[in-house]
Amino acid sequence: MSETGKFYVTTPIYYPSDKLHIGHTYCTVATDAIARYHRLKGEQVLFLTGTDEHGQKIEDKARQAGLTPKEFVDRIVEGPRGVRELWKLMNISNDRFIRTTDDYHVQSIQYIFRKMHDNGDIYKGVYRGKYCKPCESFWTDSQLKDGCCPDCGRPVADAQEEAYFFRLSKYADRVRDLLEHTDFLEPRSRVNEMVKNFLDPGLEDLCVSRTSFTWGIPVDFDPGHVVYVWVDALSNYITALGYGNDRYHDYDQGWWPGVNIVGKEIVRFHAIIWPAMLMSLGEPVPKKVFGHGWLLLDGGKMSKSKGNVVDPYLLAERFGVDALRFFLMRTFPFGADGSFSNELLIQTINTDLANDLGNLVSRTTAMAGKYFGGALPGGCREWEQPQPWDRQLREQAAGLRERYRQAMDAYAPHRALEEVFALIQRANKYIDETMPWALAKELPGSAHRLAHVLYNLLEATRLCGILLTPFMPQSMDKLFDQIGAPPQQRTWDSAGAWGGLSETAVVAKGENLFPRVDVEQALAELEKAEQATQSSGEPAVEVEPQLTQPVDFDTFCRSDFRAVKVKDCQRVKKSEKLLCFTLDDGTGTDRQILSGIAKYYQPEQLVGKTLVAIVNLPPRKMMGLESNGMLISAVHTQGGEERLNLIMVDDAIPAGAKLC
RNA sequence: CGCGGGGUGGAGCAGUUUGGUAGCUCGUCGGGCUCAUAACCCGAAGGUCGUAGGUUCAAAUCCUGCCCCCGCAACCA
Repeated sequence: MSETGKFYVTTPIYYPSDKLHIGHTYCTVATDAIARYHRLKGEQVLFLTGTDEHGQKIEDKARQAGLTPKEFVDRIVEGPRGVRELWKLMNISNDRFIRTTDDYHVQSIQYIFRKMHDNGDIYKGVYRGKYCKPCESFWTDSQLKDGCCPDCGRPVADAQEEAYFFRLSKYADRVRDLLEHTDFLEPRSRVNEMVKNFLDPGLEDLCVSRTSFTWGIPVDFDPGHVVYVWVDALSNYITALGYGNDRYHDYDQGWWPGVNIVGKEIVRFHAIIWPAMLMSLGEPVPKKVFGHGWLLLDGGKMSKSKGNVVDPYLLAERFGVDALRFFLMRTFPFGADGSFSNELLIQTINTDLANDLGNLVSRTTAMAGKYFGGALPGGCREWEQPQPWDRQLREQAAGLRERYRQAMDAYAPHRALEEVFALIQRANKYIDETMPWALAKELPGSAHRLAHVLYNLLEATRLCGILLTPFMPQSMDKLFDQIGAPPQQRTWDSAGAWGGLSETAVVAKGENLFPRVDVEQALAELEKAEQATQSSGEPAVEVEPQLTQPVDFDTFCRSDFRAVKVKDCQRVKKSEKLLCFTLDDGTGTDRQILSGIAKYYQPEQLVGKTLVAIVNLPPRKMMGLESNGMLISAVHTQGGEERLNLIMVDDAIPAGAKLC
């Protein structure tokens, strides 16, 4: 328990540019289980989640959808099957939900930005990049499309503009110390990655303002500048407590520092920028940043563009919220990646929940009903001649809470659950050892022994039920009702010792807690449902919207397109995207062009083809090789997947022929 | 020589920090039981712990080389 008895825990705030998937659900369910665990222990808990709603991508997506950015995010956050509805469905017990578009958050960010500016950690500098004059936009090299402005397609020029920078470099040593010499960041394996990738090469100051788009929080003392989204987003953990605003008043009440649970892809922001910001503000760094792993699909990352996103609504509705929550926490080691599959989900439900736990409750309550009408006779808690199995069951049960606590405190919920299920299995075995049905044949003489056996089973079940509450709150309530444990016998304290269940408990066998799933049938249903969502979700073929900005004829004529013949084509070593072409362009000298299409073509199949290239682009080096021009291809999206086709023309066209 | 993670019976994983009987779930085979959701309990088969060396009385575990997979970064004129 924390020293103040207060425990503050957060999920990341999610980016509502698309609907959330099972990966987000995993993180939020894990944080919820942690929060519920601390509540169970009697701590005061504040659990925060929310959405990170600013940034260029949202602005772009909203424009595509013909909505304002706010309308766009409102729909994904508050709308049907949106973020808030998903957390409600998943029974997430967050105390607060922050949206970075909330007024108080905006107010706080402006305060934070100003404070870091006033103390000298944010300064005005020069940001160098590519500038598109007509669009008045700055772009980084990586944002450019074919070397031109991604918005209007016109050429860009080297340029610079004023921007604000955060003195990240100033805090490099303190951050390194924090990472290397404390358990601030866990699991430990993430520390190496941060230090070697970011600290060792040296931290540069961070550009923390943008003028290239407007969907963000304005810098109030310098209109036109918008606060960098990560400064905006990271701060949510304290603005939601009232830091820099009057909406809440928890920041100074001992709630900060808290624990930030995050996915491994954003560990770098939370482990480097975030503590540096807090140091600059003179505030304590988080108690801990925990970077959990990913759920992988087919051995790879889940992503919208691969079309392999798993819909949590679908699974929760088909199998039950608690079953899904349990599966996520039981199956995957929290700090590492895990492979998600429907088969695994069903198998876990059947094995752990139906066969082991559900069946234990079922057979125990059934026997209590059958032999004693649901009410065990008094004195059943004790038995004067305990058998070895009586003792083993009680010993294992008595030590369970401590083993569970250690695992939970180490952010290893999967290990905590493993401990609980070890006892459930022990209890099932205990039934075989004691053979209550045999005792029942010798009633009434065996009544005391039989009642004792059943009491032990009920008590073991109760202890497991308490420790499973953070993971499956609704189902455990039903379980307690069946075994006759009133609220005061569902507490953390009462799970610390054997014998908490009263002897007069009234047992009532109820519905099956966790029905078995028919594997074949369920898999078939899921496949059908997933196909349905996918086909209804997006049109089969999508193409980029056409540019409306006209291009003048002279500019167009200066682009020199030629027919070229492929003399040779090789994969570029160590690059997964690049192919290196040796081309006949009719000049008699070979032309080398690199193209990022290795995903779409095998080099061999292109040799001898006649393609189209623009030949008067300035040379450009990629992966150490020079590229002189660009091959023209047609691109579109099909079923959420990018497709690309090189423009191949009639082989009768001679090399070097000009296209006009 | 960009950075990191990983390769353990048919599948999925633990064990590697602190060397000494290789453990778990599923699957397969055999047995037991009948209280229970055809569930539960016991037993068996099945592993050169990626590979080649090294240290050691002893290596999945420590050291070195190599191979393969995954992620990040880079890279899509």
